[in-house]
Amino acid sequence: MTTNFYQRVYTLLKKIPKGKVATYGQIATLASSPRSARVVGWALHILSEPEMKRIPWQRVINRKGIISTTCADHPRDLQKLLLESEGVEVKKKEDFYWVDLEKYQWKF
DNA sequence: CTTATGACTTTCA
DNA sequence: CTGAAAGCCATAA
Repeated sequence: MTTNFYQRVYTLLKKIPKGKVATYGQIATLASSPRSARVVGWALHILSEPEMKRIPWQRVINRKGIISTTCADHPRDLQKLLLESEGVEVKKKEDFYWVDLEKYQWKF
């Protein structure tokens, strides 16, 4: 399948330990494509609702630890709540949410 | 097959 | 140091 990349991404997402977060580049690297961070983001973008319920998409954030979701269907507020419910501290800024990567980034 | 797009990242001015 | 621009990869049309 050519969509093997997406599947690989999803599989990796499910491997992220609870209470940890990962960056797009990190997932892309694990998926054997260190420069495919954007594709990783897209993989999450096309997730159907049932998929989103079983995949920890909320644990994926950008390199700065900021929730960079621009999609109205994927509220930053929801992501914040999901992360907090897992024990991840999400800090609030005026225009965005962010996580302390040094403390919560998934080390592998 | 060529062009366009995106929940990103890195580099250059 | 801060801001802007290009790069990169997979998928859709």
